[in-house]
Amino acid sequence: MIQDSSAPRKRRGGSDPKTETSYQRVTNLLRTEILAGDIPLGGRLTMTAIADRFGVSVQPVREALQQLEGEGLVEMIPNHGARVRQLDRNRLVHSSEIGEALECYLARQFAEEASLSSLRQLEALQVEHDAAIEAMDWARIDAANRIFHRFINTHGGNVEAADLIARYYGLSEGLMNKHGRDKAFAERVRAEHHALLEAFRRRDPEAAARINAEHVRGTVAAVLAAYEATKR
Amino acid sequence: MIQDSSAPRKRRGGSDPKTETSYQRVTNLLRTEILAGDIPLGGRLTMTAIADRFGVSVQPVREALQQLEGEGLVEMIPNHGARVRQLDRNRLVHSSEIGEALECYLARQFAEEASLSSLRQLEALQVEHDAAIEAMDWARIDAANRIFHRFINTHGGNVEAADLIARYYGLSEGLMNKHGRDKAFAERVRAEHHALLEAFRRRDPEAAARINAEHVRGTVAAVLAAYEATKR
DNA sequence: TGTTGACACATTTGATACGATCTTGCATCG
DNA sequence: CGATGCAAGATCGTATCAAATGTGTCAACA
Repeated sequence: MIQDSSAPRKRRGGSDPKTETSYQRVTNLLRTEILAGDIPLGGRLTMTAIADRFGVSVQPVREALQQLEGEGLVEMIPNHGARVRQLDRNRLVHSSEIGEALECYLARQFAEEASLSSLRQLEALQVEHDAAIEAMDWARIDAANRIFHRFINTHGGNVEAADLIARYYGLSEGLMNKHGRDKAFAERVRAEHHALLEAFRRRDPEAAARINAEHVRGTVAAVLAAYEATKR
Repeated sequence: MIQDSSAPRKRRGGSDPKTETSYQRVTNLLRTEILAGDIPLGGRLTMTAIADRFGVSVQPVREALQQLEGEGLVEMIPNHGARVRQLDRNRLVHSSEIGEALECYLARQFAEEASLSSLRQLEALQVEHDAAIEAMDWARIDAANRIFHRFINTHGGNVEAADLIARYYGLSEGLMNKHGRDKAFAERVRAEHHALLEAFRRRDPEAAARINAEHVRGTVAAVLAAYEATKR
């Protein structure tokens, strides 16, 4: 079996969106719907229905579901169909552990390597977060929170790790959106963000990692409470 | 093109009640081939060739490739084809960072929570590793090394994290297998394993995490050397 | 004579339709 | 009340066609 190891020919001059293939479109649409919580956890995903809804054939839908299974978002049972992957208590804890390990590592890295201008940018992002909390606009709060953490996580250039974190938190975020949160929770998040910023200013990696760990654990505790609440 | 009718068309029915679907079989076979390094990094994966090789149609192959893309092992370019995902220098570093963050977390957890019998089991596994190094049998060494680390990683029950680590290290392992390793490397790994065991015995989470971090960094340095060697 | 451009062919991927198989829900019968 | 069989619906796999990309050849031109 001969493998083609020729040099990668110049592909795609510049940003060439051209036409998106059907399975790509279906994949992206389904992923956003799942992460937004539009489709409930454990909800069935019948191929014919999805194909009908998006106006494509069944095969692109199958390929999209396969890819999403590879990403860990859906679960496919042979000859039975696809479901949005369940988030039982164990998986929730395990996902948060993965997120904690990765985020602490990246926060430590940020504390060690971030330039002063990066720190200033992060502080600016937190200003928006504070304002959103002041207005108690949960959509704004969540968006600002995501941007804040993603800025830290992608600073070292490791987008793979940042994507992993986003993927493992995405499902539980949808769960939080369903169940309400209160002002006390928002205030605690705010305080932790400021403590994190203070650790960055002092260039204290250990403190940054510790604060981030507490931040994750507090958040997952809230998610668990929301989860238990939906159980009944 | 007429299909060969002598091929086993009907594998349904009869002897095997729990039949694996075609796309599952193709997915598993391709995954093991890629992780074993049988297909070189960046090697093209033409659907028709794979379909012909496994005696199935093109669609199951497409679904298998989609799933492997979701897992991060394969890269698909629209209208252009699928390739085994490249491991450039950046991605290698990023993968090792992910592995380091996760493994350190799990090692710390092991040091905190492992029972005495678990520690005894781990010591027994290291005896096999030592013996393999004594014999300088690289297949045995690698197998023992994998088992040793997997025992630590899965001890807390977080198989998702352990699978992530295995996935991100799998590709670079194939790279190491191609390029040779020397006895000094094996001896250093052995020493680090024993240091890790000692930290576990002392129930010292910080030391365990630190030793594991050094272990990962040393290994990735060796992989990087191998990588640079294959570049020419 | 060497380079460049365009056209046509071959190969590969993308998508659809159709048949076969499996699961499931429901009714019927023992 | 439990087991069996039938029918409806969904999934799995193949064949086939359409679209896009890469390659090779040939001719025109400096």
